[in-house]
Amino acid sequence: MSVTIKDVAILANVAPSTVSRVIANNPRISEKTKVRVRQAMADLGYHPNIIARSLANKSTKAIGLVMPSSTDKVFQNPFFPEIIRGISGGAHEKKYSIHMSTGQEEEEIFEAVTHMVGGRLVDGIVLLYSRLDDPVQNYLKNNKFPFIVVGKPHKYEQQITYVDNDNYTASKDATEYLIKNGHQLIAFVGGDPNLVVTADRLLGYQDALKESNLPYHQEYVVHEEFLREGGKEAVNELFSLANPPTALVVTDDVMAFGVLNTLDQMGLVVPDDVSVFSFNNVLLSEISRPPLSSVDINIYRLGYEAAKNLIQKIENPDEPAKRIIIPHELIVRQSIRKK
Amino acid sequence: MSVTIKDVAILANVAPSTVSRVIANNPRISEKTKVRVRQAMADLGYHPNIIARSLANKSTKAIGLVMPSSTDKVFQNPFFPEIIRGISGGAHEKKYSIHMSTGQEEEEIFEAVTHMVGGRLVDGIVLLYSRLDDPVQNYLKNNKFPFIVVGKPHKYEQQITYVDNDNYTASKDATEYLIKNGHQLIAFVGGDPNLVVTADRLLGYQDALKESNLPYHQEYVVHEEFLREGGKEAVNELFSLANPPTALVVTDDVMAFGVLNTLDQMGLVVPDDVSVFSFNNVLLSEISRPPLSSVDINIYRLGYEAAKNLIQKIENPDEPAKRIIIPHELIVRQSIRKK
DNA sequence: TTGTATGCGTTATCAC
DNA sequence: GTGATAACGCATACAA
Repeated sequence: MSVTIKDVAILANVAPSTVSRVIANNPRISEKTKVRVRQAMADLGYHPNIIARSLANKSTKAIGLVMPSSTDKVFQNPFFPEIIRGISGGAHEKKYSIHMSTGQEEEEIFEAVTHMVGGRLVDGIVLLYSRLDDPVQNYLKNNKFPFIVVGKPHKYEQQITYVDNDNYTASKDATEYLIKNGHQLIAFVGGDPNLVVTADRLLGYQDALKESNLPYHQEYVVHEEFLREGGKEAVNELFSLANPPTALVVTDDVMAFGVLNTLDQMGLVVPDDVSVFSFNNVLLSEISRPPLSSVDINIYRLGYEAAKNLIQKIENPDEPAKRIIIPHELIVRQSIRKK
Repeated sequence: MSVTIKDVAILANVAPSTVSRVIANNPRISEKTKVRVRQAMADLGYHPNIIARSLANKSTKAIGLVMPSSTDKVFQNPFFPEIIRGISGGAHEKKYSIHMSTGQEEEEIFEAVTHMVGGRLVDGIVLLYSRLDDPVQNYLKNNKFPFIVVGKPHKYEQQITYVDNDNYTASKDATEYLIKNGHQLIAFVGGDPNLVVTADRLLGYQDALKESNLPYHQEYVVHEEFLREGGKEAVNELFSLANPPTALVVTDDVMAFGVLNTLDQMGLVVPDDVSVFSFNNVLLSEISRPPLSSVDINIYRLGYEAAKNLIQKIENPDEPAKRIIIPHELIVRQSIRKK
């Protein structure tokens, strides 16, 4: 059924090894035979068997994608499709293919990773999340298997290659923008406080206030889940304060979208009554009512660089750990009342 | 470095073939040696090399995912993450892994497919789109390679296995719901008219009108792109008619969201002035303002069944082509003014 | 019940 | 320049 290198060899009247060399475009093969062999390949509709090649090469030219557990929830966030798109782009350029991990529960994911790594299905791994004491991360580190994490690692920051934004500065920039536009009562609506992103962005917010000599109030900081209902409770809390904020820094567009809805229900008008600055700049922020000001963290490039640098590490194993910071940009839309 | 079946064999004092049989849990091996071999595997931290196994087996236990071209745009639609989630779930249950195609342009995609198929990287393929005269589909058909398409194939419907909704009935149901609630002037906002989904839904809409003896007006049917700006022009067209519609059937939530925004800008209130029924029931429809009535097409299950049935076909090659119809459900929310 | 030998389709190391 | 030949790690038909 399927045509192999041997069939080609017979038809072209050469040895299998010669065919292999032609495929690799080995310079030691004469043009004549190259032409002849290529013709034979075309005639037979030959395609190299990647599996066999991988076995001989001990390299699969594939990278593994590991999603956070509870992908069900997380996939609702447009962040993931977009970063996968970036990874796909980076991988494609280097002619690597992509293997996705399946599995929802934490244990299943770990299993999927050992399957990919131990089974030598992939040459490296992209971790799409960064958790405290992550067994997957430990496993990869212990096995010295090439991997890169998207986001800042909690531990061993110096020893792990990762791509991230400067979330501290990004948040500081956004907060300062609000301050410059006359806001003094600025609240912070963060996601899971155990996430490094949240912590980084909170710090940026705090420092922005500090540097502008604005007071920092504990009650102005609330944490909610990333998704849909997320904003609701946060907003309720904040606007039942004696001195409700006039502006909000929200760490995720989807959450900000929820905030927008809740404010609307409360009869508060954005941006007249309250201004909102959020993060990620996904499609949603553009088409929301009103369009959201959002920090563009360049998700695509985050993924693209992740793939690129992982592959670099795969092909150059003793390269030291790197840190890649993707620039951000403030995208100002109608959700902010300007001075 | 990496421990193989031979190392285990030596440690356990058996032949490599015995180890192989233990892995496969071959009943002809005595419990004693099984235990001993398993112990050796554990001691050495053995993990089977999937690549080698695939080569010997001529089966990779992996399925390939092929996205439509211009994934950049398409990935903005929450439909894709969700269906991938379903596929992932179905594959996981059968212990299959997932290989993603990279590449954006049509030609790159075709190349990626021949790479996966010819390179024997996967045992079967899920096509996440259905196009007219698709070279990929022809290639797979000609090579008799197992594949399944999500959506209805344009040609050879009888010979190709696919999962789809009953889009005709779904659209008819939605339209009838509007009619039952007193709407007589109902417009249809469709996506790309070359897509079979669009055609099916248009037909359902038309027949619903017909069966209720409502007139069908050509001007009430507009087609727009699936994304963001999508709704705008459509709505402008419709509401500059002499007799503007009081209800809209929109074939995609994201587009409906755009419609909502445009209506808002025009000062039209949903549902008081105009009612909207859309499709897909993605998160967006739930959190929009007002929440959208949407036909839940059960995207997850679409993906789940795609994976399940593809794998069934892989493991049972001469099974005839099947058609799997996923049930839909009308989810009524505030976007409809009821009688 | 277990071991031996061979093949899966390549690549790579020798030779010539 | 090109051709044998031995890996790569596993599965399996055939022996024993």
